Amino acid sequence: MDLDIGTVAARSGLPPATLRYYETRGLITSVGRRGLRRQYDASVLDQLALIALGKVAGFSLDEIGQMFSTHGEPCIDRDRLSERADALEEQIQRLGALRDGLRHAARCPAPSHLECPTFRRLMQLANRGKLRQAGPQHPPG
Amino acid sequence: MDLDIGTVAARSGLPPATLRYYETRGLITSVGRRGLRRQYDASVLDQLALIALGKVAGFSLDEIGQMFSTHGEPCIDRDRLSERADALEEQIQRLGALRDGLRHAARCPAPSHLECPTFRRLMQLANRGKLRQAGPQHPPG
DNA sequence: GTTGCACTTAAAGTCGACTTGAGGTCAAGC
DNA sequence: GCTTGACCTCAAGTCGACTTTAAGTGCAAC
Repeated sequence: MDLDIGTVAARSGLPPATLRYYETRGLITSVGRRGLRRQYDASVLDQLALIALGKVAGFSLDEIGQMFSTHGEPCIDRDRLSERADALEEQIQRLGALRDGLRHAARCPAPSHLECPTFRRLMQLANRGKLRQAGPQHPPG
Repeated sequence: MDLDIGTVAARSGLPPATLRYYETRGLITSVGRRGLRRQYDASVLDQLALIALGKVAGFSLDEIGQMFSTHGEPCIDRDRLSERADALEEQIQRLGALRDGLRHAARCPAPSHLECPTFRRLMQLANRGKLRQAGPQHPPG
């Protein structure tokens, strides 16, 4: 019961071009062709779901690729997940500080934000890199 | 008491090329030249600090540019800051859920993550887009 | 038997924020 | 007065994850 690429595309929500792209990157594997068309095992849907999760968790496609063992089942390093969770934790802290700073600036009575000490402190943090890597991602598309 | 571009670069930590780039994007303005070299008013350092802050807060350079009034002083829309703070808040929530999911998966006893219900739930959330835009940014350089 | 559509390939284009490279200019130090 | 080094301009290159384009193929329906 293999799935045509069109079916996989429909069920996963990803365009066929993306599936082919993932295949060239080694993230998924097709089990054969029917005519020209790639056929996939149904398990590819799980893999794609996993890829999607990896992406929102901040892994690059290369990193995600490494999480699939040399073939078939995922072999996700638990330490790696922990690391990523820790990184997320730090990021959450930074974002929290940033959010508080922005909230303050938004209701601060100083005529210019530059005259508000809290805002200036925030500016300095940003400049010293203390807040780096904290920015929300502008959605790629 | 204007500053040479080299001085601004040294004090801001940004390479001259970036300062020129910001100038072409309309984010900063030079007050003249000495020989070939751009000279900047000392206030440019404040502006750069503000730009850095804007960036970590997730604004694009274009958005940041719009925050400087047609000339000179910044005119930052307080509503806009609030909006961004709210967006950050949401993002923090998503990241928190993600972090918890990863932590769980990291110590979950299921032989494969695919067999862990919590992990699968997380995968589904990711696929439905509930977690989208949550990823930490891979630092651009 | 031919039309149409979804697929196929390979290569090139996109986005944002820069960085890098080639070729040129200028002020200061020796 | 010549070298050096930091700047100048303009164009092109980089990164990641795709998307788009052009030209071609094959199954299914009419």
